[in-house]
Amino acid sequence: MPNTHIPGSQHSPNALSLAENVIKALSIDNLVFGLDDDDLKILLVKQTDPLHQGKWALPGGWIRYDENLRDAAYRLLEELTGVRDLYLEQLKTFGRVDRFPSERVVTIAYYALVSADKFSLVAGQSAADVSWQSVNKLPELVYDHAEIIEHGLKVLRHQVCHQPIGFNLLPEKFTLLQLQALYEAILNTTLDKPNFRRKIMKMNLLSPCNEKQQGVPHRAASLYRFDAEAYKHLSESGFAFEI
Amino acid sequence: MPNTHIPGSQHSPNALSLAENVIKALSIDNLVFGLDDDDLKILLVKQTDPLHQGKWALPGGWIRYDENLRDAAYRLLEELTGVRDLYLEQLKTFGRVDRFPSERVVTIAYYALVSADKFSLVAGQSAADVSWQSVNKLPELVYDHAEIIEHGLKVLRHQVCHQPIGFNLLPEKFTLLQLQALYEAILNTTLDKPNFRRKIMKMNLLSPCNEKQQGVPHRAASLYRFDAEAYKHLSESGFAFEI
DNA sequence: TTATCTTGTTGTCAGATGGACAATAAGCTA
DNA sequence: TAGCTTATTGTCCATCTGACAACAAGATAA
Repeated sequence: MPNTHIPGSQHSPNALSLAENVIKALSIDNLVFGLDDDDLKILLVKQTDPLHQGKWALPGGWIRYDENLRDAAYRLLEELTGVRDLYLEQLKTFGRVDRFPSERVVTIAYYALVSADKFSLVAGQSAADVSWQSVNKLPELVYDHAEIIEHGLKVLRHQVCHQPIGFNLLPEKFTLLQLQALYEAILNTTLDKPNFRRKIMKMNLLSPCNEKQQGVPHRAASLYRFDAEAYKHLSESGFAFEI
Repeated sequence: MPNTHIPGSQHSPNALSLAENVIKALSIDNLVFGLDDDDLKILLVKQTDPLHQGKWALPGGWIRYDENLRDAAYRLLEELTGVRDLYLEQLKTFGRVDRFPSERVVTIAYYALVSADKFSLVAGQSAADVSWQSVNKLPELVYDHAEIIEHGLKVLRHQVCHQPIGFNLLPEKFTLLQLQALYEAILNTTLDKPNFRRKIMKMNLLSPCNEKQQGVPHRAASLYRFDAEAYKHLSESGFAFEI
């Protein structure tokens, strides 16, 4: 099992003074989002120590002294899930004086988006105490992790409307309805199919795969992929993504 | 003179081990924005030590062990400028391994908006080596401060279009043209006066002061103030601010 | 073979919005 | 009182948005 290094879970309260080669008082917590059908989920770790029996936590760990912040978040993700190449962005730094017991620990939260291709890999790869949980039905969480997730959801809901990042949650090739379902799941709303389709297509961000869905019991939809090059060009000439 | 506590400026390279009662390796840097007529400015501190002769830095300092992050940013701002009640938000945490010489220092950047009422107070209150600099003509900066400011500007330009925060840069009572000039200065663009006016007024976020500008050599414009209550109500019912 | 079901895709239309710009109003200065 | 500057209102048209109808394409079942 990879060393998940959750502050306060795998360590006793005075673990800080034992940890070697890390920046003391500074940790990483990762918000890993994935889409399970039409349900937005987040990756959580079950706590095993008696103090937090039954509670869950964000996966995280310590930042090494000679390691960039982003690299640390990335390393911790890979150690936990075995998955690389995720969309990863810094969320916010949380440092309330009493957020962590007995020691002052400031944590830098990152959020990651896992593509549908890798969704089932992520939790399977690692220990049984790591699992996807619906963001609409979160279990009890340790420390300020509920607050961090709440903020993360707020930012995700905003970002997804203003940056083309939602594609990172889909498989490489997807249908327009899958894309629509993604927005409906994240924003917790419903959208008009024809209008959504037009809006997306007008942006010229999708390139057709010239393929159709397979094995569906109805007319198969066309598959598209996100065209990162096109987005780069468009945004350089003042285009603003907007849902 | 207030103790500005710039990491690496007022301290020798091994200052970290001398500093008492702070979280080691963790600092705050503040991006303080203000509007000088139609020019967006940022508050910088001139470096005095021989190593950084002539360079400038963001005002910052150390976080105390028993102090919340936001409180630290606030305290440092007040110590430097004597001004309170600024709009203050966390920007991002910067921690590249080699961003700071000889010691690993991670810094949490905050950005503040200073109202036009207080603009001239801010730099005047403190030492001569603190001054407003146009964001379009920045001097040479120490460490990664140029990168931090660049990111801050990007975030400010985005936020100002999606949240009603621009008002924090104006005096309490302002004209519609002042508001327009603010957006033009920050976004570095020009806007159509009648259309801008309509767009703003339709939002119902401004309440009229029933007063007019004084001492202008032309027809005086009506004064308005931002109605925070109205915004609260509107945003609760799904309203999204958008310029 | 044909009806029927489900989803994909295109069309239509009224109302809202946004950008360009004309027109008028109000106050100061010469 | 004319002329200047800015404030404020009005108009027009292209585009966008949301609601919903209509048609197309497969798959399944009678």
